[in-house]
Amino acid sequence: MRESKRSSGATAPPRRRRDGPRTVELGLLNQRLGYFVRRLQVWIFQDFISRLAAIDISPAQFSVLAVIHANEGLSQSELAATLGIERARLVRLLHRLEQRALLRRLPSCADGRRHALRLTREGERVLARAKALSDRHEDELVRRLGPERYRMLLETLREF
Amino acid sequence: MRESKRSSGATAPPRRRRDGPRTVELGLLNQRLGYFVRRLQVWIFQDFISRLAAIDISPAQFSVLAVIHANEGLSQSELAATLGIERARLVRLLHRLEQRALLRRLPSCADGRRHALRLTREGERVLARAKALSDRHEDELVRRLGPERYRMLLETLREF
DNA sequence: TATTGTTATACTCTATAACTATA
DNA sequence: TATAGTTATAGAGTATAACAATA
Repeated sequence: MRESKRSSGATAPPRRRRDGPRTVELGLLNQRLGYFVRRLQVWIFQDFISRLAAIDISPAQFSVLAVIHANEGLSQSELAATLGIERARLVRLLHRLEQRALLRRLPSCADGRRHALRLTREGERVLARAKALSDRHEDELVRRLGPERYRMLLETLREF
Repeated sequence: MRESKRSSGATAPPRRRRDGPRTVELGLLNQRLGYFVRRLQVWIFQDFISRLAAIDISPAQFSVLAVIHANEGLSQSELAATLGIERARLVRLLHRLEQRALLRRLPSCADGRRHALRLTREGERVLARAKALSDRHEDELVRRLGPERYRMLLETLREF
């Protein structure tokens, strides 16, 4: 790693040493993929949230609607496991979407413990609108990254 | 987008329709880079946290130590701006690290309002240990992604 | 016994606003 | 007046544990 020289701590910082450097160095972080993944993720969330603010749909809510749409009748446990959300957290998340009449928790015919999740008509409409808005978010990512790098990123991360 | 057919909602799901599908589809999320960026970020944090649990250093604390190490004497505002952390949150973060004697908030000679941040000897030692442990985390990422894709990801995200 | 949905708790993170002391 | 550090607050996310109903 080419960071080894600086990480010894003895070599001189890049700018003026007096008090507070104006150009702040990332140091070790330059060799940490996680740092840059987090920065990208923060940017993506901010852009996504602002674009979907008009319909008041968060990234988590979007993912919930999308997965229910693609798997009508699935249970809360299955949904939670798919999205990596705690069952306990999902309860409140679904409760709010149900209050907004975007989905319903129907009794499962086969298993009395389960709920079968379904989007309402309004839920489908909101999801369609959310898709349109988030398509523009995706377009912005393509524009910033370039189409080839965007594709490459999407495929690489999808496999991970 | 090859998701357009399914997103119409009319075509049949991939598995049994009866009650709860075992194979849960991601639907729209397959075309959302942010979804996969978040999943990678969650995996990275979990791996990082478990590897550095022995020295009780979180990702945020690691980034703070690394940037102070690389920019001795910088102020809290500069640090906050660099890492995208709120000044208000940084206060508590630094307080704990100072309690653990990993860093000190020295009075800035030039500006009475500022603190000049410095790692202590112990702080440098802990950072060195954190670097060693997180190097293994990074190795694991290289192993999972393959060296070429790791390099490509790091360079792409660094530029973003 | 084990699982599903639920409630409750605690801790972290994020986003604000407001205060103080310095400039 | 503006900025640096601080305090306080509220909302969301994460991680648990425990409980009732059901399997």
